[in-house]
Amino acid sequence: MARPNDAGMEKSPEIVGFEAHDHSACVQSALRTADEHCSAKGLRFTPVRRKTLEILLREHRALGAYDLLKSLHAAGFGSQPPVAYRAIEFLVVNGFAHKVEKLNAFIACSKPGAAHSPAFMICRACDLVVEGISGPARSILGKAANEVGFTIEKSIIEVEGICCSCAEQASA
Amino acid sequence: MARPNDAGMEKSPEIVGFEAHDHSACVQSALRTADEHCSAKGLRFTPVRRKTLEILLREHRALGAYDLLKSLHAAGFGSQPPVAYRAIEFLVVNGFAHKVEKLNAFIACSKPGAAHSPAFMICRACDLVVEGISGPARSILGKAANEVGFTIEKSIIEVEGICCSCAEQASA
DNA sequence: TTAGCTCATGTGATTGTATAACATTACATG
DNA sequence: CATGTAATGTTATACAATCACATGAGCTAA
Repeated sequence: MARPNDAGMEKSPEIVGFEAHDHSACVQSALRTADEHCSAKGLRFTPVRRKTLEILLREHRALGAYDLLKSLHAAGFGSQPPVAYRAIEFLVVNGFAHKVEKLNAFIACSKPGAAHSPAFMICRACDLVVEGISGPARSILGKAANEVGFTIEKSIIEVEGICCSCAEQASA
Repeated sequence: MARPNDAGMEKSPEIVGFEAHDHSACVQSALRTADEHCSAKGLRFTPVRRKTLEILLREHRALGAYDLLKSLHAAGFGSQPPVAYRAIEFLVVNGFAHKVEKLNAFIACSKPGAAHSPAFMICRACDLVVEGISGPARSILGKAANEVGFTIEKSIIEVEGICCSCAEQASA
């Protein structure tokens, strides 16, 4: 698997979205946001959950549950799958992370707090995943579904292709 | 898992789409269509592949690879995962079946032949999956992707919710 | 016909993903 | 402190997917 960002990097700039960007600060700010959000809603933002979100934010790419588990174990938590899956579930249910179905992997939400259903763009060359908005596409789908009596509760919209950086490299 | 249709049923009507429908005939016709399509394109529609499509058509729901494998083995084919996965790959690549990412499962294409990227509606109550069209939603996504320099090659559009039959039952 | 090629099928083994089931601990409340 | 609930931990297992390699079927060209 391509790994554009290696684990443990804290130096900027890193690749984020499809542009260069300094993000060691935004990891911290996202964690603070989550802290606030949880205490406001009476959710327990426990150490495993916090660490899990921190890993996802730092890596800034889609991570498999077992990658996550390895990092968690290295950080002193349990070593068995449920450790990772439970933390992931908490983050997904509460909107701090999403599952990318195509990759069976998880990624930190880029707009936490705001209730939304995401749309992902997945670059097949560098495996980078960028979260966009699904609103317009979703309303079209909703209309079509309505016509056959189907009520949409959740949408999964993921597109696979090639990002601009990889396209440039290929043509260079 | 809800199993609206049990394996081996040949009597009509069965539940298909979200309406009642007689479909023992349409299994046969779909198989004939596949036969023709394959001989026209020089593809080898071998016994495993044909049986796999037949099972998917008969069941008319999304089947996991191991469910499929079990049926194939019962029908006299091999017992190891690659038996199922290879047949599935043939069907997916050639447009006779699709993968439903949300379910890690496979379903017969309802419009074989026509090149298309599907959109699925998945009922969370009865697990029925219905294939719709993704064209309009896709063009919107394509436009949005273009703006960030992303080129879409494949789209995955799946919505989860509740179908009309299940909604009626719930309110009854 | 046969030698050689390609593709399809078969197998065992392995890796990755996800959940079930159950024991234990931490924590807020009465 | 007792009690109920939520969180964490463990083992075990089910399900999903792929690797590597042997065999066989069918085609093509000498």
